[in-house]
Amino acid sequence: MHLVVDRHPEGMLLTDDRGGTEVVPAAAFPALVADRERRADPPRWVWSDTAHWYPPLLRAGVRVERCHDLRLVEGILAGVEGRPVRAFASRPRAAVALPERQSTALFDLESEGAPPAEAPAAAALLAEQLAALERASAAQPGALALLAAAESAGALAAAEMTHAGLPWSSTDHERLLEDALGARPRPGERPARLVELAAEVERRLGVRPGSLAIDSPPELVAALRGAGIDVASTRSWELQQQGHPAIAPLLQYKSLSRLMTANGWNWLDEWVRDGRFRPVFVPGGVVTGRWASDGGGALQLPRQVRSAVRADEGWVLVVADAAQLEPRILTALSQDAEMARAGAGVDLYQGIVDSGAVRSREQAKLGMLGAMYGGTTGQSALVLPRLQRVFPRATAYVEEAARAGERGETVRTRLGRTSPAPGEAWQERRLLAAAEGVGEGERRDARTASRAQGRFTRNFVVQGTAAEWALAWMAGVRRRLWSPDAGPLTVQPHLVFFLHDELMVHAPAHRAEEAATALREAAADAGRLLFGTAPVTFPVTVAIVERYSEAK
DNA sequence: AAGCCTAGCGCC
DNA sequence: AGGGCGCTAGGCTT
Repeated sequence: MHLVVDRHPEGMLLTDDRGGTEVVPAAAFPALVADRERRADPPRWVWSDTAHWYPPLLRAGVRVERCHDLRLVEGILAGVEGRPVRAFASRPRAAVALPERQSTALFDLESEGAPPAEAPAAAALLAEQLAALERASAAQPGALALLAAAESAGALAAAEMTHAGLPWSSTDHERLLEDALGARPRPGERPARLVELAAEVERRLGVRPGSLAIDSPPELVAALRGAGIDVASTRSWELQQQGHPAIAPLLQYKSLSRLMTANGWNWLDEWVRDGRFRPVFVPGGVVTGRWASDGGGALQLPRQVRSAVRADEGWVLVVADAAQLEPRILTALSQDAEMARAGAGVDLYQGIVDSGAVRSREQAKLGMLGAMYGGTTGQSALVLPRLQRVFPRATAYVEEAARAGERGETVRTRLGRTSPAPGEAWQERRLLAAAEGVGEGERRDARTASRAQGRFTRNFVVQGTAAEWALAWMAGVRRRLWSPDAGPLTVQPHLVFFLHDELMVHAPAHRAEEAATALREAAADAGRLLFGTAPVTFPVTVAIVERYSEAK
């Protein structure tokens, strides 16, 4: 049963599958949702944008089990059908426009004036989307509908994670900053440790004290070259090649400076309140279907600060990581029986070593990453031929995706998310290069662009399908932890963090095992959901810890 | 002053 | 000549 939610001059307009409508005052909406969620068969709430509608409900203490996010599904369908995203309603000042986020407050209709009733348009769009999901065939019947459901469930989880927040110890964070950098400096000044290191770099470069603009890459390069260090940039990996005594303190300076600017005191002031970091996740924010984040750098949380992620008193963090997710996804996509054998245990890379294809785990990892990213140099390129011999199906699968991209075609993930077609400039360059009398320069440019697109589509099928697996995993964990009558979200075990192939649950200590089981079982379910009975396993490692840094 | 770009580095 | 991101600082343009 779908229940379409939309704005109405007098509050919310609800439309059910039979076209029956009901108008409820905005203030009464949360109670209505709570009531429907407690019934035996709660509806699937249909709305324009989960990120807009759900947070106020959460703040009112109301959770929703299932939804259909029109904006996210529209994005998926537009990709599949190779068309632009449709406007949600063609009226001026439409209450909900796609794909842009609504910034207006849900329960603050008056300040907006009376918005037009949108339910007919929303209900119509739902009907269109359901029909399109039905029509579109992917790897299996219903695959795209599954993706729509998973994407929408992810949006619910994202809102819940922001609502709950990641437990964060400001005290521990401040302590680690002081240990690494010294006392917090006044605005505009550098902490003691950075001052010392910068002075040390100047000494070892033999430049006048206070004359080096160490934070300016161009000036730093000039200074390094002036000291006889032959570098073209100030990238860490390039500096590491050099033997000069100034390099060590410089690298340390860069690392600590990075810590301070990205996750230092200012970050703490801005992002941590009342013991919680509340990242804003953006489901579907990446073309491949991965999530992005908006503010706070949630998906780039450096290892350096993970000890500040700390469970509440009497609670624990249950941290789960899908082991070698992407190569396993490739195994399942390609139905490579030999690689499935290599992945039978918890360590797929070791399994590849045991298959005799390569000599070391490091080679196995580099080789697989190179195969999935399109690496053409170094170690990865060296071991690729051996991987191709032993795992012909897996390696051919990504090769095929790469060739399609080079031809300008689109590719699809397991559930049917479609890669964006290359732009007009790309097509034109390609046609130009094929014409007669074209210079070698143009041909080379076209080849370069063509290969770049191939690397993109090669990676898209794997990264995108891994993102789908992760969504299914997350949805399964959420459903297992779900219990509508056990009180607010944050008194029960609940998801607090997601990082592509990693999930974290904050749980009362006595319910840690329960959460660990949910994480393991949902991973197995996700594999079956995407790939049926294919003999591919998706093991997860689960750690029950007080601090994030203790996992792995 | 504000907006955009790049370099560089963090994460997967 | 290795895929996808976000963020900050510096430095340029408008």
